[in-house]
Amino acid sequence: MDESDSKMSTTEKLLNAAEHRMRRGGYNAVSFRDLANDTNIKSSSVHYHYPKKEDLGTALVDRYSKRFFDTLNVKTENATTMEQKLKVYQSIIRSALVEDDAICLCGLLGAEGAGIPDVVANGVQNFFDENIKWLVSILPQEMSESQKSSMASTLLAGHQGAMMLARSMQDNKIFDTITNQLIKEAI
Amino acid sequence: MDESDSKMSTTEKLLNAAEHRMRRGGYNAVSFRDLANDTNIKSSSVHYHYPKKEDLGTALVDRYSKRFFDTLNVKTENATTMEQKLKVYQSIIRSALVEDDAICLCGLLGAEGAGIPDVVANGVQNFFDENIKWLVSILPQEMSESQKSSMASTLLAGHQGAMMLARSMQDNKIFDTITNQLIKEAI
DNA sequence: GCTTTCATCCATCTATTGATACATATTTAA
DNA sequence: TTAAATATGTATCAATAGATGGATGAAAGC
Repeated sequence: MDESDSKMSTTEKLLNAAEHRMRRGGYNAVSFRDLANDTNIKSSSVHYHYPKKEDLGTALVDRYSKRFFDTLNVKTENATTMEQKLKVYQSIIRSALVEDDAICLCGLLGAEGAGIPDVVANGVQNFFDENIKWLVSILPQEMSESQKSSMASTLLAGHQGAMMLARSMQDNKIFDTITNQLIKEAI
Repeated sequence: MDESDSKMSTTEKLLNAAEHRMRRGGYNAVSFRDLANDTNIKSSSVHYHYPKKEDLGTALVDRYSKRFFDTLNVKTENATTMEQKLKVYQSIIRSALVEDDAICLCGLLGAEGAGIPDVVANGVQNFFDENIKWLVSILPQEMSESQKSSMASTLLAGHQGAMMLARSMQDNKIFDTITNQLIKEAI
């Protein structure tokens, strides 16, 4: 998490710096020059690693997505009940908000929708697809497919909206309030 | 709604063009030159009406906010039950998504949070504050204040998240699915 | 040792950004 | 009618955007 760590590869440093900026201001809030300054190289060298900005964007979304689901899988390994799994889901997103002090990369890029390259938007869509699939997979078998599907979408939308609201209103407590409410209703 | 209408004032045309762009790509997706082209005037003339970009941004948020609550008040005039009022709330946001083919201006600006001027962010925060106040006001008196507060926040976050998801996944049906689910749970 | 690959830098390009000074119409009001 | 307010245009800035060509060094493989 420390961009000045000399043991970190340049691409790692670049992705960290880019994620930090993009999760705060969005796609257009990231410039090659800023990243160059952040990592103490020249902007042309940034282009060496990521020729076009959309290359950086897709790499960023891919890494974010992978990290999210890896963490999710690890932390739900010993969870048995749906409630336990939902609490893990909530806590991972919560730390993305509180510890990273930023919202979800895909939530922001998803909102910017028409303003970002198609390849990046596809990665975002894929992230949400997988979210819904995972949520559906943990919901009780007794529920119908359509019930599970709508419950999963609601949980996803609620968590994403809760992050956005917490940032807009500068009040992280509202994230807990909303997501607790959602989970309570889902159980 | 027609920016080429000659009866429209220049500021009206400017705000329409700016809203159209900003609700799709975000704050940084709007430039003075684009607006100048959209409205067939010069970019310096745009600066006459809105000296700084944040002036345009605040005017945009103010107008959006006012329009939203005006519509909400008019359309809930004859609504008696909470369910009826919630359905109106849902339908107004739905047409913002479907008819305007864009997400909520404040939802997008809220997500961009740290990347936009403070005055604009304040307007966004105010919009959400008023949303919660309105939602709290229509919830049943039997509920405790804290119950109402968390229910209102959940409804707001859910509707905002639902718009974002519908756009990201290019599927407006998911908006209906989510918001119907939310309203069902609230009743 | 020589060559190839990887990584970085230097210099630069074109396009666009928000913004300004100043001139010129057009409309309104005294 | 004239003066003031309103609105638009001309011309231009400095700053920043994404992107590229080619030189330079460092490391790896043969």
